[in-house]
Amino acid sequence: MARRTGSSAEVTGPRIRSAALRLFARHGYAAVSMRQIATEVGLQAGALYLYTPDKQTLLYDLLRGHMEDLLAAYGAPDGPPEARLRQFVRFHIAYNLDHADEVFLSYMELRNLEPANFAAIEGLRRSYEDRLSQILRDGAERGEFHVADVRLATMAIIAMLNGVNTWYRQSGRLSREEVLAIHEAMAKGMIGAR
Amino acid sequence: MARRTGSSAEVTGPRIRSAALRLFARHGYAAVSMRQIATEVGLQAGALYLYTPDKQTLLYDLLRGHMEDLLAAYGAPDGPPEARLRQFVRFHIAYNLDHADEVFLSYMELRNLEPANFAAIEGLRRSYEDRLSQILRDGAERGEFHVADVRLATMAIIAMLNGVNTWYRQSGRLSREEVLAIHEAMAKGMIGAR
DNA sequence: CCTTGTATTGAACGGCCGTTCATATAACCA
DNA sequence: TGGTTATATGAACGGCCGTTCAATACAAGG
Repeated sequence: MARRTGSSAEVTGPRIRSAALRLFARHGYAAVSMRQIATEVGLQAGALYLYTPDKQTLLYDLLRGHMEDLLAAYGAPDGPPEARLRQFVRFHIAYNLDHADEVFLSYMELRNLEPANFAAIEGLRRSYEDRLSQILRDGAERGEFHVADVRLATMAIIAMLNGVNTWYRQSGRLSREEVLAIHEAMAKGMIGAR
Repeated sequence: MARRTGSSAEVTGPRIRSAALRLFARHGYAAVSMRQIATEVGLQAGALYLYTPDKQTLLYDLLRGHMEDLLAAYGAPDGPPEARLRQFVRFHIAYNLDHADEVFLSYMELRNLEPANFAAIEGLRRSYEDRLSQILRDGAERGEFHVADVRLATMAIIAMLNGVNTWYRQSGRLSREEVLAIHEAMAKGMIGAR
């Protein structure tokens, strides 16, 4: 029995990626079998190979897609450094909270990529980080920020912002806006911006 | 062939945990087989079960051992909040860099623990985090720190400090002392301590 | 030298793994 | 209506998994 009404490649492909994303994020790439993914979508394992050449590529496509979406979603705002820093902090936290599985997977499963795939994802991530570095550099040049080392401050701010995803819950004590505002202030404090 | 000269339980047990730690940290718990661990130590897989009841307990013992070592290594310094914050920042970064595999594993593989084991490790971690929270609370009460939310600031500082392990290399551009000093300043800036 | 107990082997268990492929069906096109 | 093509099945492949256990080799003690 194949090709039941309502099924088609345009629907099945995204459903497979969506199921793989959720399962990989929840249990880890190595712990999830192709059969589990297929069951989630209502297929036999063999059918997955109509949509991906292998499991490794399925993971890689998820990570690459996430990084490209992230870069596309973050435009290139202009304005004074302080306003751009504010924008970056708010965008980063909000985007991460809205794409928790993708973000989690991108940090956890990098090591499961083949070297070539790893390098490609790292390049995309570096390109995103460089946007923050440029803001810090501009602010430092104007004397508005006090940055001992641009690369280190970039990594420190991003690490702080990423931390939100490990504990924030929508039903929690703090509203999203409170979280955004406090992190904005902490990020400014880190680089001595008043 | 068994019990070759020089082998004994006192040596084999730690060697198994050491190999498991390195392999789990490098490839992930689910991706490492008991046979791989045994090979690393020069044993057959069956012999591992003289030293651990199962693979899950092996992971749990590694994580629990790490958290207990961490709590033991961090004494309970006293003094004014600013000095204790300085101590915490420096201790945390230095300890993490010196125990990179343990720290990495403790963050990555929590989800592979059974609920009861997960809860135990979370409790130990929370107990460590509370030490920083107490410093922030004391500083805020004295009016030396400006902390919008103690729990959030605790998580933010720890997230920032944890970030160091993802990029620091001994042969890198910055010395360990530079990294410590800059993070000390950033942590103070985050909570408005001058 | 012989016994005892510890440390280890090596084979076996049932089960799941990623992937391939011949086959079958449903939707579309002429 | 009939042929073509896209979509999916289900069985099979060799291989590795965590774990158990009877047999065995060795070190130590009497």
